[in-house]
Amino acid sequence: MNTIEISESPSRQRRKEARPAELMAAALELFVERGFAATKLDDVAARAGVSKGTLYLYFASKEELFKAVIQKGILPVLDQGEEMLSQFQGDAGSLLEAMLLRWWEMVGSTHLAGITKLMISEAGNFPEVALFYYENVIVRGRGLIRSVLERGIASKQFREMDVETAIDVILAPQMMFTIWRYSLGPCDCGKQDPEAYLKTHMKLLLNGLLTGEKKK
Amino acid sequence: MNTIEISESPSRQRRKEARPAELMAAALELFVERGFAATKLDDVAARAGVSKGTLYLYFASKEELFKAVIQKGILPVLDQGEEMLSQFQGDAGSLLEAMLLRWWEMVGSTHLAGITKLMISEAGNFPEVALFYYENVIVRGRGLIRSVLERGIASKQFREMDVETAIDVILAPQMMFTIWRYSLGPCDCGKQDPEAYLKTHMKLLLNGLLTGEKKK
DNA sequence: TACATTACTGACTAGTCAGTCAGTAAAAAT
DNA sequence: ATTTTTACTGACTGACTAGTCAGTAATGTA
Repeated sequence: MNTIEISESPSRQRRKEARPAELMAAALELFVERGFAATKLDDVAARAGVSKGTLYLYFASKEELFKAVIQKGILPVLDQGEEMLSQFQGDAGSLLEAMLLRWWEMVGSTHLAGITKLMISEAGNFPEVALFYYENVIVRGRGLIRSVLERGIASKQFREMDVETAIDVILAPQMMFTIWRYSLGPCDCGKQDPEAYLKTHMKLLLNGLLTGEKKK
Repeated sequence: MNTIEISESPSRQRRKEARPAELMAAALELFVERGFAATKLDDVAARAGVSKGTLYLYFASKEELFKAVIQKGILPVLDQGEEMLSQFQGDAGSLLEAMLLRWWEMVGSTHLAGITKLMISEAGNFPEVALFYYENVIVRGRGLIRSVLERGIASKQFREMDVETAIDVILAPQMMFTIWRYSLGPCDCGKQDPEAYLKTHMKLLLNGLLTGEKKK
């Protein structure tokens, strides 16, 4: 007489597998918004729609949750970038533009963008995670751009240059634009369309990078 | 009871006036290192060589201390920049280079550099301070670069360009370089001389900015 | 029916830290 | 010599929160 069981409980089942991902998404938002120390696990759990106890079923501590957010969030992006590099048919300038646009689609325009700001803010408190991030995101990311620049220099499309510095000059505006959204962005609401901005940025960069005649 | 005190007690007197500055310096270091929430006022006081009670003689709360660190630290720099702009005799390219170098001397190479990272990290938790920073540092700072670019365009030294985007492209590598020192910098010790880096960066930028013949 | 398992809960504890305040000590004023 | 003022101290408190764990409730299994 107790229960007539409903044979399929698909939502329940799906939820169970989704829990850690939901918790990590909630944690990312709050960590980015408030910083690690100022984020309460009660709030993380509440935003994911569970209690704090549940959080501890999936993550051993606040710090483990932090690590998981960083690692699981960003690594797939690098994998995709490296695949793109090996597959792409076309000139180096187009490849550079395609990569930056792809990065915008996958990271810049999503919540993952917050990881950049989060890592910068918290690197001092988590040197071990910072090292992981440095080796698996920064080094690999710079490697991607380096390959593109070297391909362009070899094909004479790009002029000779100090490649390492050029990587910084290319990546810095991208990163600042990303960080901006999660810091002082709310102060200047009047910013234009991000994709238009990226194109203008690319044009300015390329006019400094391209060999001779102006592009476009 | 009317007393006009003309008394000199030099070492004691100097210390008294220096206290708030010492506390702000200690606070800046720790805020930058650990973030606002993770910084303990006992540690700030200890680093300044006083007790926590003394800190509360000069600052009404942790938040007021934070505001003072940001405001008192960075405003003089903007004043100097604006004076430099109005005084400088020379072409726009040299002015731009001189300003970025001056900025490096006064901010980039000092502890003040940490304010950039601090503000980015904590903007979400202090919207009021963020707005102050935006209006008094970001807007004024961008205004400086805008003036230089417009001067250069008017004199035909610089090509026509989207000025607002160009400002970003110029400032972003500077800011990232600054932020880097206080976040992931410790992970890659093998960085070269900062001034050499800034020169290379300038050269890459100018080759994208200058009208025709290459400079230098 | 009885027992086991899975997923989750939320009150509780132990430790931390911003902010307070009664008190000290030494110089300055009277 | 006595009182006032200045500069500072550090033990204390109240609020807050990471992490725990005994318990609930639903479903699965024997």
